[in-house]
Order: sequence, then structure tokens, then C-alpha cells
Amino acid sequence: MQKKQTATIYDVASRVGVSLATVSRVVNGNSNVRESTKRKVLDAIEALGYHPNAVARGLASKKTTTIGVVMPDVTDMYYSELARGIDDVANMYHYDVLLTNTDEDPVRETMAVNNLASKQVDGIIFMGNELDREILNTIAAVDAPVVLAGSLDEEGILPSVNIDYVAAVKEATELLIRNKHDRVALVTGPMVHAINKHHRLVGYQAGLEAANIAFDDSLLFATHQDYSAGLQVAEKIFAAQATAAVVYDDEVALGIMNYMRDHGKSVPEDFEIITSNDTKFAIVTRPELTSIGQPKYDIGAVAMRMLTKLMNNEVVDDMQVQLPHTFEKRGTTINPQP
Amino acid sequence: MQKKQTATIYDVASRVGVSLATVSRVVNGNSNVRESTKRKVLDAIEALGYHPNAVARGLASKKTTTIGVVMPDVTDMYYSELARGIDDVANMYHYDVLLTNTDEDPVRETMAVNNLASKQVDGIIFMGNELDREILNTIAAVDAPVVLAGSLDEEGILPSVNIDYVAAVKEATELLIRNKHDRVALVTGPMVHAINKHHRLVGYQAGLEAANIAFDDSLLFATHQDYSAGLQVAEKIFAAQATAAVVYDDEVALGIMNYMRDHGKSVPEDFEIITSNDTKFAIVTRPELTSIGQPKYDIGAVAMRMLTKLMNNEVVDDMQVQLPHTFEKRGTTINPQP
DNA sequence: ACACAATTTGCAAACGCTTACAATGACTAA
DNA sequence: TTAGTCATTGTAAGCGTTTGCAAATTGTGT
Repeated sequence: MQKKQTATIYDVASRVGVSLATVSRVVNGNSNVRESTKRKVLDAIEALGYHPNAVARGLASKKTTTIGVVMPDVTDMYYSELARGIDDVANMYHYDVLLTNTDEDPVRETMAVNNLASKQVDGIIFMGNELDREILNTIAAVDAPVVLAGSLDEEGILPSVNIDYVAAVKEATELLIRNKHDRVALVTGPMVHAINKHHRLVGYQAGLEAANIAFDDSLLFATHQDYSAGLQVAEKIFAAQATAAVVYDDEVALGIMNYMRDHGKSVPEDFEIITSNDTKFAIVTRPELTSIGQPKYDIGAVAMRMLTKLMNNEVVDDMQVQLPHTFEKRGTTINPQP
Repeated sequence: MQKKQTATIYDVASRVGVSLATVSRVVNGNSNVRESTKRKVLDAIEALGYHPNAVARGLASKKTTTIGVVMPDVTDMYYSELARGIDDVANMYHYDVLLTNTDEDPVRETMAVNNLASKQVDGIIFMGNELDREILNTIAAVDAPVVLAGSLDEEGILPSVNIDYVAAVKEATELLIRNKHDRVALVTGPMVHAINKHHRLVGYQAGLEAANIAFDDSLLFATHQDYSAGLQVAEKIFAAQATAAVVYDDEVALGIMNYMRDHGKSVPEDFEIITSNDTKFAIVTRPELTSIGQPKYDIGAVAMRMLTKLMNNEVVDDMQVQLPHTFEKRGTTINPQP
């Protein structure tokens, strides 16, 4: 692979007979350049096929027009839809995206953030549940704004974009209770995560309480986020004699649904399910999954938009944004005819 | 956000009382440093919390330890699994990944490649079907190796990693024919794409020919790659009186399956389906989808590994790698009992 | 024609690091 | 000793831009 000699700003400057500064100005759309010389510079750029070297530019200007995204797993539908929202508005504002998968491993999350920092990203969007002290500290140490998307820190201090998980889970629970269930299971991730402990569980309990049903922690199930985990936890749910479940992840919900059906329960007649992420998985099965409707793309998009403001030191009125959620009533719940 | 004063290599050099060069050497693991001074430098680095500035490093060394990945859509399971394979081995070799979604739009693909080039990435992995002249040209003009993952250029010239699509589709077609179908539909993407025209179609026709069945182009269907497209094309397939289909995408296959079942056909008894990507979608439904088994993660991983070699100017014996595929016989085909 | 204000340009110093190449010092063998 | 070798360290020239400031050019009103 022979080195293709790429033209530098110097080449175009000398070709036109102006200084570096002038070329730099026209490249950056600076106003103070006479129309005629601008014309000539542009021609030279065209002729030489000059492309500004972003690395040099980054060093000189201390801006890389690159943001970092750290997420658990691109392969997870929920997060990849957030990522898409992020990427689209990042592009809109001419930022590139440096992507890192962490599998929610705190060590890798910390490394990722530090690595992004040393790459001098202008900002970071962080997704992941495990926001422990150490990560919070390394985030605090980073000289670039960070916003959480679809994630929450314990203190609720970092800029973030989410839905109102408490309300959403409460409503889901209530809906199931209204359908005559008194043993509604809650399936979430590990209780060490703020989002589960302080939001989903709280919403669930609020729903119970509103209906005067005593909280029974044998109806609480923690899994990790995939289909086979759903299959596994379903067995326990079955054993616990629950007749309905609020589930935090679509793949897990699918696992539960399939297990139930494989074991002679029909869904929704014998067992009702409400899932939470409303990804493509929810509408691709029969029955389709009833779900809390999350504006996933928008969560990503809004988070990224917020980040652009932070990077420009613009004022952001609301640092903890809650986007509205909906309910998508489909086939895993018994829905009253309108 | 007050500027956190970050330490530079100069700071640690002067603290220890050595030159920049020496610090640079220890940071880069260069051997020629006395153990004792190395110790001192390391201590100073620790004390100052020094992190090398990757941008400056990139400018000086002309290596960014960053690669670019251009893909149609992170949200597409097939590609995101490739991306995961890429990312994991990229990390393994200490490369970061700059990710771009293109939605297969040639204009955006071209822009993406150029943009990555100006960011001075050390290499690029390209995914997408629409490898037309223009993109090929811009790829050729880039001063960094490019490898295709799960994608093919018309001429088969670029380094790439794939499966043998011709053989896979041929086998799938034959399997269906063996199950007594004489009207097997082929559902792919647009015929302007090399992978459809020169591989899938060819494999399909070969399968037909082997069974002495005349090719009927009314059994050829082109769709785009999503669930609703499957729903739509299913109607035409139904009308064309096909009784089985080889489908190139899992979401599309799901659309077809659901349409058929919603219209009184049972799968696989009345209509058999073989899909091609074997993503999570395939095992999450009832019945589960029979699929060509693609080592998606490995395609990404191998492509990335190949790229690392290219970036190091190592010799690569095989520039067009074909990984082995399998058949995952599941519920959408009638499988002989062993 | 002249002083003065804009408007355009150029100069040159960063930005933080890598890397030939040169220099120093210590050690070895004769 | 003394030249000759290594091992270790330092010097300084880039890498390709941006940008504050000064200089040059042009235009304006009288």
C-alpha cells in the first residue's frame, strides 16, 4: 500500500499564494476573507483534493468533533435503538461517534471512559446500570460533559434522559391488578442497580399499595437481560404461582412467554405479561407483547442534543429529562374492548 | 465546567528531571530506559495523573489506533452482531471504533468513508450491499486498508469476509425441494446488489437446476429489510402460490410467517420457510425459524483481525475469506426424524 | 489629496507528542 | 591507561492545524 501523498493546508496555501491562515479561514467558513480569494482557495482545494486533517485540527483547536458512547452491548435491541437516536443527532451536529461495549462490567466501563478521555472526545453519552462510586468518580474527573441515556445514577445528579420508570411500572402493575391478578410478579435486573431498586421496585410497590395488596418479595425476580434468562426465571415464576408479570426486558419477557406456553399455560388467558422496552421483539411474535412504550430513539436523540448544548456551554434548563411513555396494549394482556 | 488542568508529558519530564524523550519512551514501553529512571517516571505519572493525549500522539506518529466501521444500521440485528465481533477484537488489539450508520444510502456511505479518512483512522471495515463504482473509487482513494464484512463488491477484489452464499442458498433451496415443494420462492434484496444477483440468485437457480425445476421469475421477490416488508411481500408470495420460501433476512421471514399464519396457512405444514441470518429473532418465536447458520460474530471478528494484519503490513494469505456456514433446522421446516 | 476606519491578510506561536540523531556515560578488553 | 562498545539520555525537528495580534490594503468623508 503505497503512501498516497495527501495535500496539506500548506500545499493549497502556496499554490494560491496566500498564507496558511487564509486557507484555514476559508476552510472554517470564517467571514473575513475577500470573496475573490475565497474563490481561488476553494479551487485549489478542489484541484488538490485537499481534506483537512482532523487530528491536527483537534490538537490545535482542542476540539475533536467526536463524542464517545459507552453502552452495554450493541447487540441489545434496547440500547442499539438508543444508539441510533444518538448517532443521528450526532451526525446532524457533525460529531462522530466512538462506540464502546462494556457488557455492564464496571471495570470495562471505567476503562472506556478513561480511554475516551485520553482520545479527547468532546463529550460522552453513558448507558449502563452499574453506576457505582468508582465510575461516578472517573466521570467526574473527565474534562468533558457526560450525559446518561436510559440510565440513572444513585444520586440523580448527572445530566440524564429517561422516562418516569416509577410511574410506568406502577401503571403496568395497576393494569394487571385491574385484570384481577393478585399475584403479579416483577422481573427486573439486580437490586444493586439504582434503576431497579429506586424506580422499578418503587413503582411496583406503589401499584400494589394503591390496590391494597401486600408486597410479597417472593414475587420479585432478578435476571440478567437475555432470552435464556427469561426461560429460566419463568420456571420460578411458575412455581411461585404468579399469574402475571411486569418484565423489564423484551427478550426476557419472550422467554417467559414461551416457557409458559410450552408448559400448558396460554397467554394471556392464564398468564399476562407486560414488558418494558417495546423493541422489535415485541411485535414480531404471536401474540405480540403488551409493553410500556418507551421513546427509545428519542431518549438517545434528546440525550445527544443535550450533550451538544453542554459542549457549547449553553444553558440547559432541565438536566434530568423525563420523556413521556405510553402503553402499547397488545396480545399478552387481556384488553377491554373499547 | 472549569478546565481541569491536565498534565502533559512535559510536566512529568520536568518533575523527574529527564527529557521528554525519556518519558515518551517509558510511556511507550520502549526498552532502552534504565530501570531506576523508569521507576521514577512511572511514579511521577501516577502522582500527576498523567494520561497521554491521543490526539497529539496521533499527529506525531500518524497512527490513531482508531478504526472506522461503516454499517447500514446498528439497529439491524445482523449487522450489530457483526459489529460486536469487530469491536471485541478491535479492543483486543487496542483499537477504538468509530461507528457510522448509513442506511445503505450510497451518498452517506461515501461521506462516511471520506470523513473517516480525514479523521485519519488506521483502517476501515465496511458493511453494506450497495458497493457501486463511486464508493469503490472513494475506498480506493483512502490511505488506509479497508475490509468488507458480510458484504461483497461486484469484482470481488476488496479484502472481505463472508460465507459461501451461493452454496448456502443452493442447499436451502434443495432442502425445500426435497420436501416436495416445486414452487419455492426466493426473497432477497434488490437485484442491483452483487450479493443478490451474483450469489443468492445463482445459488437458488443452481438448486432448481439440480432438481430439474424450471426457473420461474415470478417466484423472485425483492424487499427491503424489515418486518413490515415481510408482511407485505407475503401477500404476493401467497398469491403466487408458492408453498415455501428461502428468505434473506430474519425480520422479513418473520413477517412472512406471521402473514401466512394469519391467513390460515400453518407453518411448516402448509408453508415452509428457511431464513438466512439466524439472529435472535429466529429462536424467539414459535415456531422457531429454520435458518442458514451464519457465524456472524466470527465474520466480524475475522474481518477485524484481517484488518489488523493489513494495518501492520503483514502478509494476508487469503484476502477473500469464506467462513463455514451451517443449517439450523427448526420449526419452520419439516425435518425428517433421525 | 489626507487622515482614519474597516476590511483582508500574514506571522508565528502554540497544541502535546514521536523519533531520528547526537551526545553522554559506563564498561570492557587489551 | 585507552580506544571501542553498549546502554542510556537528551536535542530538536517535525506532525498539520488554529488563532491572537500585527501589518497591509482598501475604502470613506472632507
